[in-house]
Amino acid sequence: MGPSTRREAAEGRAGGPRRRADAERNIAAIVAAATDLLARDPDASMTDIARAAGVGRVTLYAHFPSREELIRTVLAAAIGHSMGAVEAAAPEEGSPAEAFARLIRTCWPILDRFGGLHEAARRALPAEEVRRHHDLPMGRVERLIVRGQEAGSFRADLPAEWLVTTVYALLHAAGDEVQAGRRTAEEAGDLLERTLSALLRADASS
Amino acid sequence: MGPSTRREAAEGRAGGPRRRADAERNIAAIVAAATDLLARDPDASMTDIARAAGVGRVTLYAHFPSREELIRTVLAAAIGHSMGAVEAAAPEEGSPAEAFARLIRTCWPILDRFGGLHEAARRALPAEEVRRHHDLPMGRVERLIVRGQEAGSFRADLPAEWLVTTVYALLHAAGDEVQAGRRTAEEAGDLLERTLSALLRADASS
DNA sequence: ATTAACTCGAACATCTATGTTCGAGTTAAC
DNA sequence: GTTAACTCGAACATAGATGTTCGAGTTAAT
Repeated sequence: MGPSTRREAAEGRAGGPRRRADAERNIAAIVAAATDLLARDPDASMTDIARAAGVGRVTLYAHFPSREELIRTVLAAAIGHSMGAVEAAAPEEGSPAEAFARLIRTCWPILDRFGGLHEAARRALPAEEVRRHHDLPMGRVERLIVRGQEAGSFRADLPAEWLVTTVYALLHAAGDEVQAGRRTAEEAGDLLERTLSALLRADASS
Repeated sequence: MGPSTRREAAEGRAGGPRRRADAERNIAAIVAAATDLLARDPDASMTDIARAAGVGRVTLYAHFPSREELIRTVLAAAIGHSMGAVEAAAPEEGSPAEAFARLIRTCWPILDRFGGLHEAARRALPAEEVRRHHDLPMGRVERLIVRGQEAGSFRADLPAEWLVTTVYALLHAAGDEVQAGRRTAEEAGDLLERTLSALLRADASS
């Protein structure tokens, strides 16, 4: 039989026998490649992903029983990564405006990539599950915005929820600019930071 | 043989014989249904489109030799529609801020739907062709923004090009909100107008 | 009323993607 | 060095989408 006759869904594995080192390496390569490809193209095929990971298609299926399961794993990893980056930017420290600028400057490519994966997840996973996961990084940003609104430094004439939506929309727009080769990552980050801070400023109210 | 043995690509038709009234009606229904479905889901299948148009799949293929040709036609129609709506909002009259508010208020759902189709077109048509078509409504908005920048009422510290990108990104975000049922079209339009006018205002500069 | 245009279900060919099986070959672990 | 875990190409099964053909029935135009 193959690897070990239909293993228990990759990442999960209860207490059982250890996994071999090469398997561990391959799984990591697959997740990395899938994250990269799916963020750029939500339609990337399993074949593409296997090739990009430098692994046979059969090996991919040995570790992830289905595309759905792969995407589930990739999404979870990306969320972990995103949340780590957000925490590292210490969104609770300093003035809201400063914290926000810091957050965008350090995290926008990561958050944008997460947005790309979100699209892939939306197509492969049940809506409710995606929503549940999506709320985590979304909620973190929202908290910061609410803090700014309460402190009077962010505009409060628009719902925080909508401001979060606009932040993500512009994040994504900036990511597209970079991907299309129209701007460097630095230029895009700069535009993004200036655009968003103007958007959130309290004196921008109508 | 079928309709008239592989007709000349639907809309095109040189001088030849007239088209029958029912055929004309079906073509219109197909284009309408395709516009609607593809704007919501760029992956909508030909089968879905035929069903939504209340027409047999074979009839669809009798009028449009391929998915690509259908999308080409739909895109052209949507652009015509968009441009008409934009012109009707008279973007050259009045102050840039007023003209812009008027434009968004009257056109945003149309422009957003055009954005959805753009995604479908991107997958089915050669990139260069999509770019060429996309530049039309894009350019119209850009001209208005440049006019505002030159008049000193829109911020000039960000490139007009980028501002156009942000406008479309927020348009799309607002459309998603409506489609997801989180807001009514009126609410979304209102948020959009206030968000965008704040974004463009000259005194919003860093 | 006649005719040509049109519609459309059924069936087919083709392609691509997912997921599985087999079997032989590697490679990590002890 | 033995063994169990792992890899992977080839081949298969299945499913969905595109596009085509046939043939019989409908409907608009004159």
